[in-house]
Amino acid sequence: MNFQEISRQLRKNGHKVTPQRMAIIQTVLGSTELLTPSSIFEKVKKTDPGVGEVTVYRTLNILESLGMVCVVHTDEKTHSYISCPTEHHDHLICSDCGKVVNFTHCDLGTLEKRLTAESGFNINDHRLDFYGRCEKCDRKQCKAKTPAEIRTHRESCH
Amino acid sequence: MNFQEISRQLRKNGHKVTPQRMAIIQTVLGSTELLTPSSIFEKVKKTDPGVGEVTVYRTLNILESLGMVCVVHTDEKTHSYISCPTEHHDHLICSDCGKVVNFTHCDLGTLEKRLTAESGFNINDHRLDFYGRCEKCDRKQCKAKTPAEIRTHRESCH
DNA sequence: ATGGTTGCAAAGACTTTGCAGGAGG
DNA sequence: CCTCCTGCAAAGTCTTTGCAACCAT
Repeated sequence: MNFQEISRQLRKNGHKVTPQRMAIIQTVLGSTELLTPSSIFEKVKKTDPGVGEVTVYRTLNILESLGMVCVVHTDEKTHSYISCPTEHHDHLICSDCGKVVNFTHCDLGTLEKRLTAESGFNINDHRLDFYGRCEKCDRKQCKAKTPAEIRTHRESCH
Repeated sequence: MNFQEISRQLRKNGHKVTPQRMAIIQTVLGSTELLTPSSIFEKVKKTDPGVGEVTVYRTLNILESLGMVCVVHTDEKTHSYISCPTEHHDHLICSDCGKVVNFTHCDLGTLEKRLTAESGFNINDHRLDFYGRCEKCDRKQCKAKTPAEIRTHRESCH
């Protein structure tokens, strides 16, 4: 999604186009890794030092309401965000570096039917996240285990 | 899991068996619904008014470390917990009343192989949550939509 | 012009920690 | 008895909100 499209999306929904907002949005949408509000703040600060952390939070809430990012659940305490395609998709998450690969065609129809029959639930959505190591990290055989270690490792990766 | 087994589990891992702990644990393990720390606190307070909220948090952390509960991710800000069987399983979550049904045999082997081949990831875990309405709530056609409404509805259900 | 935005500071929500008294093994 | 546990209060995190100045439209 380019500058033009983003601006249009924002205006269409009654949001103004400001430099801070665009800096944040382009950082988020241009990343293929899991991002936390504070990591986004750090990245944006490098190129646009005038942007405040509060604005990051506010912009993320807008992006979420527009469906332009997903919240990805991790074991950490902060929200993690990843830019997302508009159609349904699920995630493949690298537990070492935080890289996220989206995939479609999860093909859960059969399972969903079975569960509907067994449980009586009226299922309307799901969330499927695979965890593992991406090719690069798998080669490195990184041993980081705790959230703090993963965070440290993640910082040293990028 | 009964009183005996729980006590044994605790002692085996160097934790003492106290009335507060047991009250909390039996509340959590005896529930088939999503529970938040504060909802657990409210439940426990009815039968054991002497139990403090801090102890609920501390006990939940122990239960999590022993693998006796899972953290379930919802759109709310608080952690939600559900007692969990020891083997691998996934969840079916009612977005109205918070009821959780565990299921096994998710049968994602084929999908996992495909993704491994396509992405190069070394996958070692996944989390699959289905969302929908359970039979009972589906009949009620509850219209609650926001987290606050769902919370209110959930309280009125039980 | 004017209504949404921004950054700051402060408040809010949830969770963890320090401590002194108390209970389990 | 010694160690772990509890409840209280306080501190810590992360996130949201109030406000006056500011900027996009």
